[in-house]
Parts: sequence; structure tokens; C-alpha cells
Amino acid sequence: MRQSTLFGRTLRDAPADAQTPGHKLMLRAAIARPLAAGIYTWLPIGFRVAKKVEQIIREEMNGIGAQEMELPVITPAEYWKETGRWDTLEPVAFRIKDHSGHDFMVSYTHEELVMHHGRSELLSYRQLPVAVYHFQSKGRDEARPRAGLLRVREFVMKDGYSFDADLAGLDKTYWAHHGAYARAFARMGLDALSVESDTGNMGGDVAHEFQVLTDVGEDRIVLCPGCRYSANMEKAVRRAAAGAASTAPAMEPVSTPGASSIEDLVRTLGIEAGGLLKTMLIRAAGGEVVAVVLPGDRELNEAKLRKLVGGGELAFANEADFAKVRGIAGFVGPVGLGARIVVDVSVAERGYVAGANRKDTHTRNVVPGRDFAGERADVHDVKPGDECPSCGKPLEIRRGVEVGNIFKFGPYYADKMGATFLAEDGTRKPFMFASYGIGVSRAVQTIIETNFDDAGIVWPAAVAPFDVHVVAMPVKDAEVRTAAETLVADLEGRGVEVLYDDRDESAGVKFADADLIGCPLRVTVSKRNVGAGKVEVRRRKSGEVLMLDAAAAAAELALLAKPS
RNA sequence: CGGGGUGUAGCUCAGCCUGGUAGAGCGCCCGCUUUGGGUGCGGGAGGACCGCCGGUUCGAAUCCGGCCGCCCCGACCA
Repeated sequence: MRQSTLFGRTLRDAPADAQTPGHKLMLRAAIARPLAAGIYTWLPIGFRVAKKVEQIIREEMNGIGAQEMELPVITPAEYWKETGRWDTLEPVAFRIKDHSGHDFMVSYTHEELVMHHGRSELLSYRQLPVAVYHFQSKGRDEARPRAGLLRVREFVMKDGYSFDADLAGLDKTYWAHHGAYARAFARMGLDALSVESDTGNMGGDVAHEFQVLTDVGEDRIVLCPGCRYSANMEKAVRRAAAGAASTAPAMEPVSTPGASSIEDLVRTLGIEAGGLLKTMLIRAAGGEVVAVVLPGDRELNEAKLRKLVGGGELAFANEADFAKVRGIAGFVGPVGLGARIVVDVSVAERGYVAGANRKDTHTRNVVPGRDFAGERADVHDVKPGDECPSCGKPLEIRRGVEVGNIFKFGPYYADKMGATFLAEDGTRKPFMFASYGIGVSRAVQTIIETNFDDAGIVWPAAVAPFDVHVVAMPVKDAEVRTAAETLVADLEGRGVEVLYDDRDESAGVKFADADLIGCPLRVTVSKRNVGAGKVEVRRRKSGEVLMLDAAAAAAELALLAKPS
């Protein structure tokens, strides 16, 4: 590829609204360009990287016997209505109507469509297990796209789906995908950690996310430095110490004028936040008001609570809700409250200060179990330093980018869609289903976010847009140009992918662009060395420089570029 | 959807407070120069109806109102 004709120019300055290092470099290096908020065009350099990422995924998926196919982008509403997702995806799905008014969704994902095909193609247990996958555009009208390609509204996802006859088979298929994912991410240069994740409100029991730890990530990941435990914050748990039984005296009111927050109470009563009970009134999807009781130093984990109350959206209670359960804003407590009460497992059997459900008043010596009842549940966020649930060491919290996820749905979709096969025992059984996703563009930018230096991108060799960047200078010099073009032709003849900088630019411009674009090997064919029959090779990552004889350079570079 | 910010040339920005008809640097084109780190000199083109609509005013990039786009935080995100 001649750089003089390359579509897409590098930028000396990143646009002001680019925030993360990867976002800036992605734009500066002409990887992709925005077309609208969260909607991007791949430029040729970025497209090459995306295709390499895809190919790695393809090879690993094929390696576990999954079959590539392709489903459409435009999908009829009827299948989505079978599972109810036509309605539940309402806020985030792009929809269109055809000329006669029929409803379609721009594919948000493809579970329903694959299950539909499965129920008509797969009739017998003899055809199972089977796994399929495709690379296809997804449309998601995210309320807030962010950070370039990290969160976009339209993107290509590799999504895979598996059908098994029973749970044991599903388990085996699931872990085969887990292995393929781990290998794929490693090959593309991503240090992806498998973490336990929430299964969301679409059923299923087990799910893992592959997270790349980086400060630019939007997910919070709980990690144990002592063992293998790792989980998304939505799912993470801790080992809670058993408290001693309470010896607190009877409850008594305490006047707390104007002290309606944990901070106020800590200040005015002079006690630790952990000695307070925080009672939050939450309105569940069905309108039910739930009072969640947490120690004053713990935060509510919405994902856990959502799961407990049956999914759907959670909101803070409104005025009418407060009135209904006889709660007073700022002074809500669990004693005498007319609501379903969920007591977090962090709450001990001891005396606390809690709201009295009376203005400007709290109650001392409130003991859970003795003074109020409630169902026990884990609905709190893990904090740094909490004990690991499996080994007890202090946990850490890091940020991560979710580059892939795998979900075990079990019979959920098959049941919703009446998808069954004839089992060995002659009965009809639902397919045991799972799905597996990787966002290609997110993976590309995450590679950049974790592989760069002050000068630009440092591509892992397996996904670099080109293996070798040949820089000729001055390109006006016939001898130099001839030497460079001979080398380029020789390299290409050996299957090496070459970006050839044939532009009449100064050395500084060319080197700066080469660093920015970040191919693993840079070869300089210059006036200085061509007379001596030498070319200079520089490794992008290490900066290591070696001089090669021009005559043998192509053969040696081919080995450096594709060691086998 | 809530909060905050922002919108002037391809990019980075100044001008706005205090109204008078729009600028700089980089980039782009040509020539020479230079050719191992965004080179130098000279010439040149073009380029923003100052996001849009309305209002105030003799006059609006500038003041006022509304809307839109984009960015950030939050909510949301099988």
C-alpha cells in the first residue's frame, strides 16, 4: 500500500472532544472517523485491524467446531414479540417500518432469530450439540455513547449461539467457548480477565465477562490479589464477619433536627457511619415499594436488588410512595414501616441508630430481628479491603472494559419461543441455549488503550494494519526510490503486508507518522545507507535498531514479521 | 432522561465581558531548500452567512429567548 494514496490522513492534533488515549490515537492515526454520535466509519487502516481481529476470532470459533453463518441486520418484530423483548428493548432498539407499515428492529442482538432457525433446523437430539456464530452489525441506541469506539450505537459484533440437549452438554459447550475466548483475546494482544458477571434480567444462571483492566473502562471489577476470585461489581460478594449477638438496651428516640443524611448524623451524633442504618425506599418495576436497609457505610448494589425484586427498572420512591408506607423523607427507618423490607447481609445483630419515621427524629438501639423483621439479602457493593469470599484476603477494585461476554441461558429462550427437539427418550425437550459476544470495534480501541506510548500506537503484531512500514527518504532520489520499491515488491512477494511511505515529506514527518500508525517494524531506506547496500530496521515496541544488507533484507524481514 | 460544558477556517484556538460587519498558528497549493525526527525561505489559494431559528438594536459572532449537534458526569446499557 502506497501511503501517498492512502485514504485517511493522520492528525497532528487530536480533536478537542477526544478524551481517552485510545480515542485520541484512534482519530490521529486515521483508524476511524465519527459520522454521528457513537456511529463510526472505519478508514482503511482501521478496517485492516478490524478484519484481523475478526479473523483471529473466526479461527478460534472454528477451532471449537462452531459454524460461521450470517443473519440479517433488519429483523421482523414478530420474533422479538415472542420473548417480550420487542417491549423491553424499547428504549435502546432502533426500529423501522417497511413500506406497508410492518415493524422491524435493527438487530440489537440475535437470540430470537437464531432460536427461530434452531427450532426449524434442529429436530432431534442427534443433531446436538451445535454452535453457530456470525459477524454482524448491531444497532443499540445508547443514551450515552462514549470514548470513541468504546461505546457506540452501531457496531459489528461476533455473536455466537449454542444449542445443547441438556445442562451437562451446555456446561461443556460453555466452557469450550470460554477457552476459545481466552485464546482469541490473548492472540489479539488483549490481557482479558474472565470475571463472574450478572446475568441481567434475561434469565440464565451463569455468565462471564472478559474484562481488560484499564482506567478508561466503565465497569468496576472486584479482584482478589490472593486467589483467582474476580467478579463484576454487579455480582461481586464478600465474606462478612459474623457479629456478636446484641446486648443493646431498649430503643429510645433521639432528636436530630435537620439531620437527614448519613454525614449529618455522623457529625451531630458523633458516631461512625457504620453504626447507622440507611433505609432507602425503592420503587420496583411493578410499583411495589421496597425498603432496603444497609449499614450507613455501605452502598446499595442496584443489580443485586433488581434481581431480587424480579428485574425491571428501579427508581427512588416518590412522594406518594413515602406517604403510602408512612416514611418521612430523610428520617426513614425500618421500624413500623409499611413496606417490604430487605435487610442487607452486612447489617449485624446489634444496636443501630435508624430513622424513626418522624420528622427530625431518629431511634437509638434499633436491633434487627428484635425490633423489626425483614428478608435477608446481599444487596450491597463490595468495597476495597473487604474480604475475598473464597480466600479472605483484602479485595481490590479496578476499572475494566468488557470486551466479551458469555451467557448460559439454559431453557429460557426455548421456553419462551416453544423451541423443542425430540430427545433420546422420545419426549420433546427445550434447547439448552447460550450466547457469546465480542464487540469488534471495542476490542480494536481497547487494544490501542493498552498498547501505546508517547509517540503513538504500538500494535501487537497479530493485529497490526501492516507488518512492515517502509520509509523511503528522500523519495525524490532515484536510487533510494528504486531500492525501496524493490524491497517492497520483494516483501509483498513473500506475503508480508507493507505500508510504503512514498510521500515527499521530511524525515520528521515520516517518522512521526510511522510511530503514530505503529506498525511493528519500520524499515528506513535512505540516502545515507543505500549506497552501502544497507537498510535500517527499527522495532516499534522496543526501539531496537538493526542494520540489514539490502539484498537479504526481505527474507530476514519476512522472518521478523511472521516468525513461525 | 437529569446535571455540567461546548459550538468561530480541515485541526487547535483567540475575538464575546464593553455590539460597529472576523483573526492567528498549524494544515492545504506552487517554487526553491532540506532529507535521520512534524526543516527553512518566498509566493498563493481558499476557507467560517461565527450551529440553527427568532428577538432587541440604526447595526449582533458579541445581548436575550428557543431549538439542535457534540463532549463530560450520572441514570440506563440481554
